[in-house]
Amino acid sequence: MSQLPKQPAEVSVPTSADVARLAGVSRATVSYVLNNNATVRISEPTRRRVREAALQLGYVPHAAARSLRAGHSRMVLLPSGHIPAGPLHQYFFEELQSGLRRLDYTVVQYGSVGLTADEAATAWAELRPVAVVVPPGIALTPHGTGILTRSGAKAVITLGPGPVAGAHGLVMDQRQVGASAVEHLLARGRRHIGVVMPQEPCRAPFSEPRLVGARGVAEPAGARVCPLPLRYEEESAHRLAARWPELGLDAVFAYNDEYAMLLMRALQDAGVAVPADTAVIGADDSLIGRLLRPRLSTVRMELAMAQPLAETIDRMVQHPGGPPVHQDLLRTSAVHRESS
Amino acid sequence: MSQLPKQPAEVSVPTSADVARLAGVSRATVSYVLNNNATVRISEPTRRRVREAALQLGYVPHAAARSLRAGHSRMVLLPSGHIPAGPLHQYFFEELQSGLRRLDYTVVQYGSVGLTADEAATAWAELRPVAVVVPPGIALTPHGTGILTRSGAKAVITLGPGPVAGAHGLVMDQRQVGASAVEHLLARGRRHIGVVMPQEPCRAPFSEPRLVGARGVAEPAGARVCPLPLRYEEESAHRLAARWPELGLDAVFAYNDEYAMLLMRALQDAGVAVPADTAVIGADDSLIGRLLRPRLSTVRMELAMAQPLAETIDRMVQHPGGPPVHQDLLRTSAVHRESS
DNA sequence: TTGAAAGCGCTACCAA
DNA sequence: TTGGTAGCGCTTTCAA
Repeated sequence: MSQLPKQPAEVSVPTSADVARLAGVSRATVSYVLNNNATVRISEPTRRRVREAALQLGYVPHAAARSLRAGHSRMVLLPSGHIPAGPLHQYFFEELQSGLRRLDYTVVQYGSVGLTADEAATAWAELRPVAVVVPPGIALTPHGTGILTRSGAKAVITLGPGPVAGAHGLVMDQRQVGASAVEHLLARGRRHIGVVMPQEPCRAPFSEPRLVGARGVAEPAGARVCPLPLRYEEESAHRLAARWPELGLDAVFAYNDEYAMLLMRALQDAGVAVPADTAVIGADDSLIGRLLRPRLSTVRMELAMAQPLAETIDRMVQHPGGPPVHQDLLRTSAVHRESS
Repeated sequence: MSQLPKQPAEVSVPTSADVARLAGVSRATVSYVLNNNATVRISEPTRRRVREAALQLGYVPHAAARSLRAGHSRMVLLPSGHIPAGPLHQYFFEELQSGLRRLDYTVVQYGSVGLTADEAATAWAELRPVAVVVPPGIALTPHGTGILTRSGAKAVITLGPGPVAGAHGLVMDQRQVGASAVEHLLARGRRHIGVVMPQEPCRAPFSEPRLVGARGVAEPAGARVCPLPLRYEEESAHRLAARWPELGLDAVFAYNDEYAMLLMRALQDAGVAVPADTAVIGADDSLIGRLLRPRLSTVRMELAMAQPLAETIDRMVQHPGGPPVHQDLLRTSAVHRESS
């Protein structure tokens, strides 16, 4: 059977065996040198030959082979969903990533939109991460937690809004945001409080608990809470503003500063005076709120971490036996400006 | 030597061998069944036994072992940096991810801040991705491209702003944004044009080429371009606005709508009339621009993809030999509202 | 100081 | 229709 030569253009990726061959040593020696293994002494000339051979071939170790052999990886998986809400999250995740990298973990984000909770958990588990940090907006079930744990994850951490059985909960309880907003409005003498509910589905994991928090404060005080569906579009805002007189509200918590800007513009266009007729409060303490006229009252959010989360995760990975940690990272406070 | 039993709590992760044992078949059969291998016929009762065993043990295949054996992965690596600029990018990456997943690729984002271009390329190469898509703001050098290609990546794609030797370039040429903005301002009779340069470092990959584009249009027309450093803070904007009279500008391209909002507020507070004294144009065509008064003129951006990028990548992966693709995905157009 | 070899989990070839 | 088995790239123990 005459066989044509296999594709000659097919470049073969150099392995540690190629490095060993070029340096004239064994694969073991290559591994010792490139990993700076301290338990074994390799002569300086050999070290240099190995390093030069690796450089010359453009050798890059194969992470999968390494972790297969080691029996574990140092990968921390960060499922990612839709737009993470606000600069707070952006900052939080950058801190987390750089902290973990300093501790020599490999941080990988895995886009998980369009998967059910258990499909996603299985997909994550296939990568055999040593830890999984699930942000708000990504579903994690107790069953999914089980899948991950059984596949070797030493720490499964949910960032909220609520706890999940089997997982550590470093939650960001969004109910606080609604509670702080409504407390502020009550303190300013308002009693008929609208709560904007964004209709974009990716907002639901935040907006629902915020509404719950708002109710939890308003009802004991005898105030009324009215959910107000709103899409992030001018037309939706104008329709809501047109209904304003019949709603009989004297205040509104607008989900965040951007929705607040949208609604406030529509209210002003409809002749509703802010804050005289209706007080408005947003959330996020973003710059745009300070640029509005009247300046926007808002709920400021901060993350309290006794110690950087990266180190907490590292500890969980090293001592997997411990009891589930449950802690609320979020601290909220209302900031009074001119719109309330 | 009396040896205490190894940690009994140490749960062992089930492998295909465990599934085989429980189902009373060989590992080969397990592989055939779970991968729905069509080249081999397995009886229905056997299939069921295997599946039940897998379910009962909570078996999840080990992706690293699989791709090690296969000699290649289906991982597409998406390096991620700081905040991707604007909703356009958000949308773009979500489309890309879901498109790739439909084609059965695993999309993984790898946070690459704080690494040099070549360190990053090496870190990516260790994961042996089949393709790498480098967004704007992440550095990719020809050398880095070589590292990736030699470690088996079938397609290395940069999204701009400029081409990189060895990589495919599906660029988003930011110069167009500046050019469209300035063309618009010139058409409205302005000749002394400020260009806001955000001082946040993560903006530089966008702002620099935008300035270049602005210059490229202004200079042939005999107009003056003046770069205006600005931090995204009220105080920085007020200082810039205070210098406004001495700058002698009759128009400003404000980088994007958010910086435009910041600057426009500061100008108005300083008594500069918009657009009478100074025209302002932003970019991104975001909702906040339409909510401002005067309504903000802006540069709208769209991504032209002859066919979804995911399919282009799939083709590159399947036919790696092809010549480098070079294409500008960005389409820009000025939108005139009231601020210019 | 260095080398030989086993084995991590998986798939695909060949034999039964 | 099913099983045995080699081997992907790497690290690490043991032996020389």
